[in-house]
Amino acid sequence: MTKNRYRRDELLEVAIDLFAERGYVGTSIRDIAKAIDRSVSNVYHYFENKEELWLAILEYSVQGLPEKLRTVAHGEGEPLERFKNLLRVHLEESTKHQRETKIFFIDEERLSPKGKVINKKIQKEILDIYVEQFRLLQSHNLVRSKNLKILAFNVLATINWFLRWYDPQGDMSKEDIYDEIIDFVLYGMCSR
Amino acid sequence: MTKNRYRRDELLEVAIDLFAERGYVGTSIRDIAKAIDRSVSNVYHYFENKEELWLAILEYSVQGLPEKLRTVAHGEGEPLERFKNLLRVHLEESTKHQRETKIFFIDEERLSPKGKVINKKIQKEILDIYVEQFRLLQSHNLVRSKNLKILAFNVLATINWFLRWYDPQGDMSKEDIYDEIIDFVLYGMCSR
DNA sequence: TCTTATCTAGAACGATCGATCTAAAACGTG
DNA sequence: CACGTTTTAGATCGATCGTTCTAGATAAGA
Repeated sequence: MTKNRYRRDELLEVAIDLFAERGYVGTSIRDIAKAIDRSVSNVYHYFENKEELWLAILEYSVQGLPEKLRTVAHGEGEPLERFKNLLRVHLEESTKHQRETKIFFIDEERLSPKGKVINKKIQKEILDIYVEQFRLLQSHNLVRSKNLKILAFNVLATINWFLRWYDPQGDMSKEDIYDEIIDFVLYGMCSR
Repeated sequence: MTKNRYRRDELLEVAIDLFAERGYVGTSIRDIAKAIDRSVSNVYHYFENKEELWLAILEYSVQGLPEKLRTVAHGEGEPLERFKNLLRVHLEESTKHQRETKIFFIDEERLSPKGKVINKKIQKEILDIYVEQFRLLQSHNLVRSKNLKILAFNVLATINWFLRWYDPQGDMSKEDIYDEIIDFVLYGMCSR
């Protein structure tokens, strides 16, 4: 009953690597086992099946994101400063779990109903956090957009798309990129 | 040698549907054949293999996008107005080929080297169009960002992410969404 | 009508998929 | 050491994958 947590997490790490690189459908259980020099049965010993392995990755990494974001969003400080914090933490957390977050978005359509529900739920939670923030900012006359949902989609677009092109080995520092993105989200591309 | 263009394009249409819905790896030749009530051999009669089918879809739809965008970008009018046109045309074209553009981004890592090269090339072309526009706008002091490449990524993020959440059956009109997105790209979320 | 090229279906191939079964090691606890 | 549990490898299952082969149907040109 009591499973070896360490050996299990090793498998998770490898699975994250491969899923992020080749996608859910494009990665076989054999690929995962071979990559860490285990047997197929070993994978099945720690995870019921492929889908449960996927869900374990979600739990392992992305699951806690909404709660973290809510904490920042409901923190102290001026509304706009708090929102900037939200953006920064969101960017930091996404970078920290870049591979998993990539997985999260790549194959969302290829899951079982159960997997889809969980996936959609997390996305909805995050979206709601932003919409709520926008409503608050709007009451302070700090937001212009009429449609807050579209606005939230646009903000999440820049954050999530960033994970597609950001290369940790690249020559730009993370912090500089964060600043650039936050500035873009707040004020767009045009000079004032 | 002379292949029936109409029958071929029917296959392409079905393939686009399925690829967009289930992804490249998640869609089998049998799925495609069955969906249009043909035989597997029939698919292979019109396309050499699965990858060529994929590339045919690219040619069928996305291939021409860079040229279209360049035409608008090099058109007449004030720089900023021209850029707004660029955004609008890009959004319109992407919506017109929503399914194909989705395919284009979803499975880019799961292609053969040849497919990857073509895929990356088109993306690079589009990125360059934007960077060039930003340089021009910057010379008119209309752009603030220091790093034009990041800026281009951010702009493309909003356009491409839009394809993920936009639902043609939804109750928001395309034109309204376009306006909202263009406004966001230019001025961000904050009031002035 | 005869002939050739085009189009089509269906069976089959080897490879690989997710998953299961069997059984032997390794481990923890008395 | 002896015991039951946990962990492991390897063979195997039926299903499905991309692709090929064979051969019959259809269309076109002479």
